[in-house]
Amino acid sequence: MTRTTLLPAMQNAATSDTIAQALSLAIHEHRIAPGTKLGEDELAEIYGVSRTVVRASLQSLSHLKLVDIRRNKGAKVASPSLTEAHEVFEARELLEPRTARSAAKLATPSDIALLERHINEEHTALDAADPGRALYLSGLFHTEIARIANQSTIAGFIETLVARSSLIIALYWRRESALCEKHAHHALVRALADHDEEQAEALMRSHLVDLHSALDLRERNVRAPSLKEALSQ
Amino acid sequence: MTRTTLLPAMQNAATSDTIAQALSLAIHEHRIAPGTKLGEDELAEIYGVSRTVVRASLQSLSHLKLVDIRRNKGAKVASPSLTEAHEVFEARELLEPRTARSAAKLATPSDIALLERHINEEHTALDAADPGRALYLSGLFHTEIARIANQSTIAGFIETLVARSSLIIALYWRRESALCEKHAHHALVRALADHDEEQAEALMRSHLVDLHSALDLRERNVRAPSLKEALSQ
DNA sequence: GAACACATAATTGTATACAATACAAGAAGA
DNA sequence: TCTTCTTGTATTGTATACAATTATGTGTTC
Repeated sequence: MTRTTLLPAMQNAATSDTIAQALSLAIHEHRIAPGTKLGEDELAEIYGVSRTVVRASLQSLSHLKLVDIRRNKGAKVASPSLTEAHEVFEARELLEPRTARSAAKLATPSDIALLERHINEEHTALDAADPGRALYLSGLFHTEIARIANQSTIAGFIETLVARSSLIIALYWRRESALCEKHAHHALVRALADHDEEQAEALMRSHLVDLHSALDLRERNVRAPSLKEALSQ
Repeated sequence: MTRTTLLPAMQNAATSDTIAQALSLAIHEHRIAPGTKLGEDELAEIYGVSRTVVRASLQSLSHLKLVDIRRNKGAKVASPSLTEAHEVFEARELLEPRTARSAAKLATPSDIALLERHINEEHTALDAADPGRALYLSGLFHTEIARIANQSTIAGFIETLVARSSLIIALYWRRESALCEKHAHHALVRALADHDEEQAEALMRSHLVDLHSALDLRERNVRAPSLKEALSQ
């Protein structure tokens, strides 16, 4: 149950995939903020590999829209615009309710147990004052449901949407407590366990609408990181 | 209206993006079959660049699931399984009808004109006995509708699904004539022009169901390329 | 002090060299 | 003849070197 404290903590072989995963996790957990520059040399030294490998990782993350690469300018952690933020949540509202319905049809007892374990871990993270990790686990809950639905193509889409949601939350989150999710996730698990497809779909839809409306997506209320950074792009 | 005859026909600078685009087009148009090996040296020579650039292109295409990269084994044009084929069309049936509805709300006269031009080009390609190009244009029709709907996130998903559909069609297509599409696309354009959202959504849905059922997705009816190739993987 | 030009440093883009792995063919043995 | 091992070749994985571009800092001018 121990977890990596700093970015890497790679003990031995760092491949392109493991680096991408480590960075993705760090972004998920808000240990790296949107807009942060990701220099190739810097990362290469951290992970003890050459720029070649780092570049592959960054390109991979840029395809997931977690990282923004611009020619001759390097890579930054993406900072989604208001438009993108709306789009991501609208896409989730289109995909996830239907997926939750399928998951309700297919969920096995062991699936349910896994989901409950996720909720518990999320709880522990919140108690440990680790909101970043809680957020990551909360996202994992959604991707796990997509996996249960046994539609790996759609699950892949949802995975990227959840990842991008993490960036959006970092930029536009309004409410102070993330606890509002707890009940929603619990209720969803119950619906899945009962194979109540209708209920699962409805709960997922309202949960997402709730999340969407918990964002401060009014024009220009974006928290500007710094003047210099705002103008550099 | 001239088009590139062979794979590359790059006149000058070949960047990672242009190579990926050229390969993508070639796959779309069925000039490269699923399962074809894409050697790095080979492509590097064709496009007059180093393997570095080629690798970036291939990785990019592998994220779109057009190319299958396996560690130390290299890249091949993907050949989607039956399961994947079903998933792709199910995802399209989930995403595209709703998107067509949005497009019906937003379509401008110039959008309609563009779509009609696409249909005409598709027609010309069919007359010119170029079914590959017709298929590509047919896909472009769908991605164009997604673009009109002004939801670039979902449009991106649809784009990848359309691309993968091209591979699926190459493997599992049953009907002889692709002409069945002509009427469906025409009717859709009319619905979009009339801003008839209900009709657009319904037409898109039935069009996709039609496409899906036009595939021979019965177990094990896959056309095996060759024994050697079948065993090599 | 502000704006510009230029030189220098830092960073990314691309090519190449070398290492590691997989594939194929042939030799040795039963 | 078949199996298994060995060896050679081809291909991919990674590191490094160099080229191209961007960023930075300094001095100059107004």
